Amino acid sequence: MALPDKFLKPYDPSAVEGPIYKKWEDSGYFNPDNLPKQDGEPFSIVLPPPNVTGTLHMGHAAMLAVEDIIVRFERMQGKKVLWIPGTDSAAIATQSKVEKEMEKKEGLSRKDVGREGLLERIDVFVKESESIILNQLKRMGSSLDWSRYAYTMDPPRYKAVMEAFVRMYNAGLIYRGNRIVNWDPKGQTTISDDETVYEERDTTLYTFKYAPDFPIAVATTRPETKLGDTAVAVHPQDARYMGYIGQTFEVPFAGTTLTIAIVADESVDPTFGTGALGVTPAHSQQDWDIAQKNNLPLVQVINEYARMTDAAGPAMAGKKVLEAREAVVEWLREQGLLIKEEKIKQNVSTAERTGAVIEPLPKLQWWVDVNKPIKERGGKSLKDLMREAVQSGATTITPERFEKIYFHWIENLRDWCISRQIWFGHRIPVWYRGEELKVQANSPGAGWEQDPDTLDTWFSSGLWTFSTLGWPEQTADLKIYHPTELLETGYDILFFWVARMILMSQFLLGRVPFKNVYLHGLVRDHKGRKMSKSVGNIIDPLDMIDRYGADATRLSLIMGAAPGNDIKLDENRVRGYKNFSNKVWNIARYVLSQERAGGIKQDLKDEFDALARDVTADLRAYRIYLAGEKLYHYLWDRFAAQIIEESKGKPEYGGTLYYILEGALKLLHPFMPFITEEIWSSVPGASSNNKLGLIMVEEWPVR
RNA sequence: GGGCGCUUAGCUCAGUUGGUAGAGCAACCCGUUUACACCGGGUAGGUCGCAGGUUCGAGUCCUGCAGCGCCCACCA
Repeated sequence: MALPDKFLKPYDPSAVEGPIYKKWEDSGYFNPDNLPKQDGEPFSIVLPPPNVTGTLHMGHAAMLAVEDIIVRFERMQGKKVLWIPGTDSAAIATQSKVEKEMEKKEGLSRKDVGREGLLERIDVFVKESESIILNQLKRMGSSLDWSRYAYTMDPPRYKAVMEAFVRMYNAGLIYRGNRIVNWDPKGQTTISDDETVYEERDTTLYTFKYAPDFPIAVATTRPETKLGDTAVAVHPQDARYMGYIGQTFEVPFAGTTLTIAIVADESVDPTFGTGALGVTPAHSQQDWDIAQKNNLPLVQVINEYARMTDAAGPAMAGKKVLEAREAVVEWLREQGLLIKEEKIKQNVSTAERTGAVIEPLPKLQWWVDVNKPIKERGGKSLKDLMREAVQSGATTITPERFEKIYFHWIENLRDWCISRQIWFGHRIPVWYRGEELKVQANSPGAGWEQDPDTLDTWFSSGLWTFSTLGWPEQTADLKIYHPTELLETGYDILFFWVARMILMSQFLLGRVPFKNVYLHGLVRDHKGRKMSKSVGNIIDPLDMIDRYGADATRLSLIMGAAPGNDIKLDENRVRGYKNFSNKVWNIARYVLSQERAGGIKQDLKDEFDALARDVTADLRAYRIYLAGEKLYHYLWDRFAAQIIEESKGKPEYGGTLYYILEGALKLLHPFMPFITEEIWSSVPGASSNNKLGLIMVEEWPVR
């Protein structure tokens, strides 16, 4: 047997991966419409669209490895497999990145260039970033159907977003309301509850009285907000304070005058602190609720720039929040009103993107009502629809423990603030003319002004499983491929994305967006730290691919990685799987140097077939890490170390060796697509079901 | 404050429905007789966090405890 020259050298991934990906792409088989077998059942999955803010990291690589393994496995099972690629505009993240660069390089702010100017710059940035990302997706070997590529801001997706907003508005699920929002003073926009993150900080709790003759002391960590107090709330059964309920006091306070009503509210804990709560309706969610119930006036003393307003009085107006805090404390001290200062730890709400401390402010914004009964859905609310999707088993989550987390999140869910004061994103399809308001995608005509705000980026992401298939058009793709079979993503975006997709699909289509959710863990460094630029512990997937090959990189990210568990990655691990690649290469080298002679030994065939069934069952159940390990050990410890050794000098083993090699290459192909394709092209006499002889669409060894 | 997870060989972790403890990396010894030194052969290393319970039998199920981590939450 003449062994091809390439087998005389160790396996060199960098030489073969590019041409092989090209061969796959040219074959057209990434597109299910071109598959050799057209009567298979459909299998669809969307790629969680990477943000167009930068480049792919190891987390993306892990996601791509898992998804490509499943996709290739299903394709070889003869299914009509569709894996849709895409990218996400990531509104806030992208705009702030471009703004930062503009500021740094040109010294310009968004006000200098205006809305149109900024959007043009973002467009240029997005184009560049997009081409880098698409190239990276290909380098990983991802068998994505590029003919169906989608971007959250492209015209079909834009149209879907407008349609979704209008339908939800018409169903009464979207409303405009003045409420306390999470205001990000750095990003200059509102954000949703999920975009905030608590940080524990040391702070001081001040206990004080508003005035010497004021009967009740209260405590606060934010004395500057007390300039906006309009009431003191006490528990209705609290004997100490019952007598004051209903009274109103007018007191001078740090250069202004406060009017404080004493009100009763069940939510006040009489055992905490002084048992009384200074109510600041404009700057606290809880206080806002109390104010609503008791008809208290609202005094906004902090503005969007985290400075004091005129309502805070002439002494304080214009001061930064922290300056005002010191000034108020100083005043209290001077007046002898400060009773106690204690150091405490407090959870401060911060903006996930910018890190700024959230300033709760009352603002007129657009909201999604999650509790309102929906006529078209049998009186169920969005919350009900989200809960039902998983409770009924229509959608399952792997690992299962996340189902509990999901339900718990729904219980705590409040209305979703969807309007953002940034320019990049899907513009809210609402038009104003004087007091009139119209909700529609396009301008109703002259004299109408569109709402200046854009939508939360997760609003559009929520439509992803069906907007990518052509919705709201009733396309063939939508009929065939929705609901999608699987949604594979990191557990960190379960609420942001997975839950929002369920919400949107349940309401707009009346069905779940996917049957299974597979949540992978986060990729961390070898010490378990998050990879980040500032720590300098980032491992670049392209770097690993250059050095060890895409196949080795993929294996390092899925082996021993149970769903939902974080992966600790170090370079040694990738190197180890490079060695395995070479092992596979040499197995092939040896077998291909033998003649395909003699029959197939029954016991060895049975043993291999059992492995194949085992691996198949694991893949069906998404136990990818187990399937991979079994193949690894069979090939190295059993096939190479024992069967091949035993066969040496015995030509009658030839048929058996070929039988195992061919089967093993197929089983291994989803995990290591490049090397298996490369070897397959050199296996003489391998049967083929496609004119190009690609293993990628070969038939899986067992049913 | 509520919930969830983890704790198995020096390190990173498997262990799918309970049936005599596993892998990779690292360490040590030996080996270059033709698939592979990106290799082969071998050695050493664990009371499976602690304490109870169920069982003929528990790393695997139940209870309690400890340490670590994560998520959620309007305690001023």
